[in-house]
Amino acid sequence: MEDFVESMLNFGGGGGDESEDGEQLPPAGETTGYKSKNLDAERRRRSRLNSNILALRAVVPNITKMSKESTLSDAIDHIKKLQNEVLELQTQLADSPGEAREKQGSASCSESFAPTDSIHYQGQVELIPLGSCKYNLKIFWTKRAGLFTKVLEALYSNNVQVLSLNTITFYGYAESFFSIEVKGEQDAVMVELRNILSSIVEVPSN
Amino acid sequence: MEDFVESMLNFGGGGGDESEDGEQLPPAGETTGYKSKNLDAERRRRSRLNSNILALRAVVPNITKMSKESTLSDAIDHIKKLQNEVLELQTQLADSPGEAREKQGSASCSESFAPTDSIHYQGQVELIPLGSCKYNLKIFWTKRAGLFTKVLEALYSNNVQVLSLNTITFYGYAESFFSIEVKGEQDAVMVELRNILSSIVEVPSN
DNA sequence: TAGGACACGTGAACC
DNA sequence: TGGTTCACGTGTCCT
Repeated sequence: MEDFVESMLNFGGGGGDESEDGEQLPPAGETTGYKSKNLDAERRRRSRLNSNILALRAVVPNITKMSKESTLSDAIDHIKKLQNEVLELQTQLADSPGEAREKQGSASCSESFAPTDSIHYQGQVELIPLGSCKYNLKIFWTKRAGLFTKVLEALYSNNVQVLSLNTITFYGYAESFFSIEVKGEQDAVMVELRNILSSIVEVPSN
Repeated sequence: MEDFVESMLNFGGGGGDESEDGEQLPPAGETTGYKSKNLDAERRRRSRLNSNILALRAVVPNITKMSKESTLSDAIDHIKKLQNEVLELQTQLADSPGEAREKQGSASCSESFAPTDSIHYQGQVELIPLGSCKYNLKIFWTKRAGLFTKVLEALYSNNVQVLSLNTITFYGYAESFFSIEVKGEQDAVMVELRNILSSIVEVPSN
């Protein structure tokens, strides 16, 4: 839209750009000051930098605003999203219950501190951190009326977003695989959540 | 090495910064030129932009040079690499129909909508009364973030008990089979519920 | 009228 | 010694 101006940065002369518009600098006076050492170099630098921002804007799918700042922000978000996606796909691809932790392709876990907790496995509830705010939650239970509702209510009351859910039921048993996302701080919440889910799912006192 | 300067981005004086040096602008002359309308705004803009570049540099793993231009270039390359990687992993995950599908059982699908804008199926809702207070509810949708949560919230707000639930997800689609139970009068509630679910599940405007 | 976004030219610092 | 990168203040265009 507006960047038609940017392409006109060699204003005035056609191809040969500068160096013809009176290069003689007045030595003594400072009134008509034509001075610069690196004027043209700086122009080219700016041009290159803008080209890069333009290219960055081209490679990021969802651009919110046509401004440099938001372009950079969107690019950052997009990179984070892609990194998480790669991580998720990798764990998904190599998810044999024996060993799945040592997979490390190329995505650097730049700032995903802490998610390398441990695999919590306590009976029927398994909670596997995937990095960022995502977890895989696996629950095995014996089917009882209203139990699934309780599980979901526990998730909601802890601000858990259910991204996807697969459940298989057979006879009186059910196993559910949640892919969940938790906003906000997670460490304490997830431990609490795991305990709640365990207490719900465990066979009561009958 | 050189970025010691960049850490000084809290510009100027301590809290109150400038604005005390004669704000009145000389209308005609230009001799004693301390003038600027948006000096501070421009400072903040530059600061924000630099912060974004810094953040971008933090999120990209392999930085070749500590310069704005190369930071942007590296970010672009990294995004392209990540996108290819995601694409490769996705096809890799989908291309193994014999092996990885079977042993996996039911791992969740990453809800990465958008990478391959395929045909969007219209979501559909099917509600089959089973007698007494029980129904079979079948929902087919194209996966979107937070959508499953909305479906469940709609069920709860209508006093629907979820007896069992089976879901299969494939690529960007999901189909869920609910076995539900509704206390109280059902005629009006179920029609209403079906409409709500349809509006949730249907592909929005685009 | 105020305000945001941008390109510009320039001095300075670093190889 | 140029070459290169950067921050700065300003004028201008566009809301």
